[in-house]
Amino acid sequence: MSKPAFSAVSKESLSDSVYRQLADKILRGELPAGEPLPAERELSETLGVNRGAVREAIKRLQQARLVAVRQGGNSVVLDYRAEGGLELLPSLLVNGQGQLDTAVVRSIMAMRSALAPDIAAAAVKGGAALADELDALLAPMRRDGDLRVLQDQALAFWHKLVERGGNIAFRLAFNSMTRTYTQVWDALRLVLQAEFRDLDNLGAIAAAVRRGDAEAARRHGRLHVEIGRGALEQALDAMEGRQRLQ
Amino acid sequence: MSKPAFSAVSKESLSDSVYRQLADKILRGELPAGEPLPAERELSETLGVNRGAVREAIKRLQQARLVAVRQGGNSVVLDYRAEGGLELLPSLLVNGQGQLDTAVVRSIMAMRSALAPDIAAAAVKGGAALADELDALLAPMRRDGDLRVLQDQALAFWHKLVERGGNIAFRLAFNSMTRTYTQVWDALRLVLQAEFRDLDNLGAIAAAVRRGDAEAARRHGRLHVEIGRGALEQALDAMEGRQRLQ
DNA sequence: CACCCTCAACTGGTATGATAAGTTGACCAC
DNA sequence: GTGGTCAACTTATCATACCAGTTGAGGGTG
Repeated sequence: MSKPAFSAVSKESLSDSVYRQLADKILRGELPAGEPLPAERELSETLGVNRGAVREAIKRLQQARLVAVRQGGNSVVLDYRAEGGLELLPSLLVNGQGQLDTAVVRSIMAMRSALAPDIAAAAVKGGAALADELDALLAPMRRDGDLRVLQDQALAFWHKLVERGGNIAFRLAFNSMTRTYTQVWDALRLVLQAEFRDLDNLGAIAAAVRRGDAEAARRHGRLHVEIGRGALEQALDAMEGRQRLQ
Repeated sequence: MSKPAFSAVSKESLSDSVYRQLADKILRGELPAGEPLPAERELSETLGVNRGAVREAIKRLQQARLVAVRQGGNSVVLDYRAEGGLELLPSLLVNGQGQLDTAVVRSIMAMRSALAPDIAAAAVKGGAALADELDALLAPMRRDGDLRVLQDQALAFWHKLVERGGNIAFRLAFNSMTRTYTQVWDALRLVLQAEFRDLDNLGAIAAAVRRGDAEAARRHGRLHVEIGRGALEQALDAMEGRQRLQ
């Protein structure tokens, strides 16, 4: 997760680029709900791409429920707040200029706090086998104080919990949320460091999993993520305070 | 929601049909992760549609993270459990033959239980204005015992809570989940009737919103949805027990 | 005037066929 | 074995049709 030695070279296709541009305009409010989209032929001309590429992009906008399409009439922009699914979250976190939306950050942390306890509780069905694997993940965290390691292992810890919990809704939501905050993975490292260093609650979760104690797992799960939530809340307050002073 | 007098005639486009077929095969495990997809030209020939329709469908599969595409090589199926977002939930609830997956049902109910209390708690910021609107939604429920009315108004009640809570993550997740269980809206009516008739907790939430009492809202939110969860759990146990006897 | 019909000029939906660009695996030279 | 070559794949993009549904302006009709 942190500091990959190499990363895949990005080769964005034309339709990807068109999709990104249009989705950005919609999510930033530049194209408000109800507004008709330019015609496909017009878009393909102004963007200098083939109509097929535009159509592929619009199909994706349709799937994300950002626009409604019907033959004969222009496609129209929908209200993503009312129609969109959780998969939009990553695109909402950082707006076009790369600034992150603090309201979205708070939202994510609130959702994380709501889900984490139940994710931990659901994982107790994994029993001793899961507990062993969780302890194995904790080992390098105890040995090595490197924040990067702590952060990566903590994510792996929760990933395993949600993977073994057998709750597909939790898992899919976890995927969407993970994709959201890995965008700001580096920035989170320092802000959430108190949580990453909280090995006690993670260890307590592993122990609770081992003895099948769902309530203890839930309790320690809540305690653990609330550490990060509090820290982030403080950081955001400070950030917004500074902005107001400017 | 319930019993619309008329509903829009379905006009599925070719690419929609192709997408649905492929997504179904993947979600049902017929095309396991790692398996290469047939070539676009081959698919377009076997399905009897032009290649553009196939490409639009595959772009959507790519967006849903059901497949990975790269120029020059075949597209390959991904593990949706590890990659997919919450927007897949509706497609997972009912498998190809229209049978519903009880594990998915349980997952959804667990997620609902995890989110509902915090949704109620977040809504208290709406204050008296929101409380008035909530009471207005409860009025027809108290007047009219019709289960259909109760069900629709209860959904509207939660919709308003999540809409006013100002938490975009909650809202998008709520959208995904709503789309999931409106698929079995009629079947849920009887199973969850005890919850729909529980106006006491809904009224208590409205009252808590009015006086800004987040903890009370959270508590009554939890109590309310646990009624439905328990009822559904019983129904599923009975159903699965019957299946085992067959 | 109000109503309704017609129709041209839009819109998206589908089809065909060509070319560019990247991947794969067999083959060969060293 | 290592590395290069190349033919036969694949997806990516393009151009150009034509089909099908929507819309709004115009003109009739009562």
